[in-house]
Amino acid sequence: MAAKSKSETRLYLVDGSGYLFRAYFAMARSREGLTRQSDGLPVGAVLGFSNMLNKLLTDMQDEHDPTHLAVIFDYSGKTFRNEIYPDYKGNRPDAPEDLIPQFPLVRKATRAFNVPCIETEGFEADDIIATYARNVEADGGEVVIISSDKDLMQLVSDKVSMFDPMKNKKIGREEVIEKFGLGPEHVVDIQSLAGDSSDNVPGVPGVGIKTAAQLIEEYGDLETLLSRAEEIKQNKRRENLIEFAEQARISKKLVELRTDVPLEFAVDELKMRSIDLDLLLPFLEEMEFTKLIDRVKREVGMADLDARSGPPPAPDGDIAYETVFSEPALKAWIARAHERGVIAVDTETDSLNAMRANLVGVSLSTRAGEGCYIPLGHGAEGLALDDEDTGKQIPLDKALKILKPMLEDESILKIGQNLKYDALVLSRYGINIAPFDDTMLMSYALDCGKGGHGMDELAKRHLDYETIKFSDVAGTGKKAKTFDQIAIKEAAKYAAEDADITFRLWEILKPRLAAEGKTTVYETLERPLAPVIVAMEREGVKIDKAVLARLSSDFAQRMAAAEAEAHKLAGEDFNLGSPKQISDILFGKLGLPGGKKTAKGAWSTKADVLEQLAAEGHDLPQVLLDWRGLSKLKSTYTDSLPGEINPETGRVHTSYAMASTTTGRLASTDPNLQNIPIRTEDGRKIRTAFIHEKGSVLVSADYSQIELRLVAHIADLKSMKQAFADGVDIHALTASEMFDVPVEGMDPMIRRRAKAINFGIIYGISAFGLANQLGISRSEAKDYIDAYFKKFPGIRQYMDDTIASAKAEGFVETIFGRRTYVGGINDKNPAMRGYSERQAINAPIQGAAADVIRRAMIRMPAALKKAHLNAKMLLQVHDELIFECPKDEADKTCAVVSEIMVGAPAPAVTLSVPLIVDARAGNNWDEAH
DNA sequence: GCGATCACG
DNA sequence: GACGTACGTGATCGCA
Repeated sequence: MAAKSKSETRLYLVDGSGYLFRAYFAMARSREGLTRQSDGLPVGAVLGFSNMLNKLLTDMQDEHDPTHLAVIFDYSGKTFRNEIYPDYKGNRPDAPEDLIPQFPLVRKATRAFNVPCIETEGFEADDIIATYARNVEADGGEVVIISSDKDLMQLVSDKVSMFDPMKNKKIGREEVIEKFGLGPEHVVDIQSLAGDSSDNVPGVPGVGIKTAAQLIEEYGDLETLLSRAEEIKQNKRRENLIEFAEQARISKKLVELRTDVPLEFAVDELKMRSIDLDLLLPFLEEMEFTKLIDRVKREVGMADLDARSGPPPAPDGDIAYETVFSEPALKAWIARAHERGVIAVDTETDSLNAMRANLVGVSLSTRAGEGCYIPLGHGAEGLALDDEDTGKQIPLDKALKILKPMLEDESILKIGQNLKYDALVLSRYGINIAPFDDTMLMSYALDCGKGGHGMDELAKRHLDYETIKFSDVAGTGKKAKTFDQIAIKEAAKYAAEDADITFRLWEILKPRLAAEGKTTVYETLERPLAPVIVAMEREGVKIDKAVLARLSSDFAQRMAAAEAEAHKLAGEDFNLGSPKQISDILFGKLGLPGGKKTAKGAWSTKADVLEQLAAEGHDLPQVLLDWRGLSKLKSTYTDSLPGEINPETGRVHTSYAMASTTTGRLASTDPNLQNIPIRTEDGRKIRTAFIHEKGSVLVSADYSQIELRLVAHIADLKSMKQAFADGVDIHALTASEMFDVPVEGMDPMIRRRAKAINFGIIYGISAFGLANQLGISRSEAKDYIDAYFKKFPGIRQYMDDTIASAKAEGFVETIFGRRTYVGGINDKNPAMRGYSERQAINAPIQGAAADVIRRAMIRMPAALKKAHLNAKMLLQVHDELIFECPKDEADKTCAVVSEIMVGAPAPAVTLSVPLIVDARAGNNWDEAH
């Protein structure tokens, strides 16, 4: 490869307006001062902009080597695009009031940083950027556009690339293809078809980016496509392409960037100039950016002296992290935390169970590429760890005494990955970590549905880095070590890397929250819930071992009887727990007709198959069903729950996963307390084992029909909303509407069918599914669904709209703004697509219900405290909250809890249906529910 | 380690 | 009209 000539131009163009807006929204939501100290002038965005510009300039010293640089701004006023299409950007809200005075200030800031500042009347920044880019490209130079705006992606070529300053990520041809499905040369055509709601580019109705890419790939370009639109197979799409052809052509004029803008500066005039403190410092002082002044002085001063300035080394598993063995060394890290105001924290323990875990070490990082590990409990418990470092560890209590003030310091932001775990462990050592950010929760708010949110996965996704795996240092299987048994040298590499990676992820994810409009979701549904769950998990729930023991032996006896009976009926002994052996007996030896097959092709023996056989008069299937029911209850609940009792607290502490579902629900593990039986009589007995301390009671409060109520609201189902407002039986009302029968004296079977349909709606109904559920024919099920759509036309509309937007955008959102990406919705496999479509329909409903109860949970501790109640929130089961409270506070607790739950959507959302909560106290969970 | 099954909302 | 599903989870078991 030939060496590049140094004389070649490398022009860096910063999208100043884009930068400014991102700075504003990033600052507006942070806790930092938004106004100038002396007179209250709003300068938050200017500070953010200046910080980013400074960061960009200093980063460039190593990561980039521009020869030329300029910041480009939009001209404030009408542009030529408004003459083509008066509504262009017409739906843009006015700029926030406190941003307006900052427009001139950022231009001043740019000049203060000694960077050319360019804008041209009648054109947008993008057109100026395009003109410079094409000019430089034509002369054989290179261009890097500092922006993540997709409207600029059409410019990407082998000489022109983009760089996303928030994500620190290059955008080249590959990334453009990722975004648009095709290369940069097709971007204009794709955007012309798909339109853009934020710029109010009309495009063609019903065509999103995915469809547009598909069409352009097939037909080559927009004009060819439009001229051959008759060939399109899909009726609606063909009609739209024909009817809206002119609209697509107009869209193209709006989308296509001009490359003939008269240039105020020649490229040569954009040559890099170094920072001029005489220019910069007066401006920063005028703005009263004291911290930035210090940083700039430090950076400029250190640049020549300190070879380590500039960006940190890329993570390569080879960074020399510090292992902290002395109190002065630890105090130096605390000082660094105070200086920087932000620190990534990770704890290492000897167990994944936060309620049983002992602290083994703590790792810290205050900037990318740096990190330390403070070993505290290696080789404890008299383990003969052959490691000279073991004796050098700082004693645990001394280290915690030094760490505690920093971890609790209001002015130092602690960053964690799944910080709930660390917070719970630390809380058991008397440390309440705050304030904090959690990269896992940020990822969940931003990228739900795109994959997991564990650190290894995030490091791969955002940093393209393979972390050291826990199993690499600890081993797997029976020989797996706990962290305290790992040599400190090995442990330190793993642990310090975790803190470093966490810090890097935070730098990427935090700005994305504001840029992608997910700050509210993160700040109102995710972050504040973590401490609430920590308290719940730590509280735990009391279990009556004796009740479970009695149930276990009762179940065991009845299982033995069933087993004997089954062997007798089968004429041979076999393992009732083996689906394979059951299948051999039933469908082989006894010659019964097999119903369904499993995914792998074997005959299914699941409950509904056995029930069918039992209904046909066969005895063995019923015995197997009885045995299975008992076996499930015994092995999953009555046998194992006693082993989950924590020896220190005498209670059971579940763990709630905050970022594992695609809908916003929590998930409960170790043990799962969200699937305690209730539907059968035997099963419900298990709930009597969930009890309270003496002098207390359990209170259970659950939302009635919350998902259906949310459907009625979201899809604007008038008659259903009325029914909820009137407090009538919703399933009977549905049946009455659908089948045109009076509610009075209704056949229970009719009501049952309506109920099944109401549930089906929530799941993204299909004729097949409904037929299966009700045991009716598919065509009959289809008639029901059609009748439903006719009576509740809003539901059809909701489903169509939701699927259409999911196909176009790739995601769906709840009424609270929680987003879930739905993959496979444009898949060519109809089964896959159908599945994704049902997901798209269900997620905003299930997710909104999850959002509502999260809001209630977040407000609950303060509400109880304000009412002088001592109730403790113990459990959450999706639409139900369980509390333990003093007996004489039961009534008041029920009232307060209900009030908070009912009012949870407000003020963010005003529901057009009432929410109903049933709250009751009892001596055990069964009684309270 | 994975599929089948079944507990919950 | 294809394809094979009701949505979202976690724990346990048998079996490779």
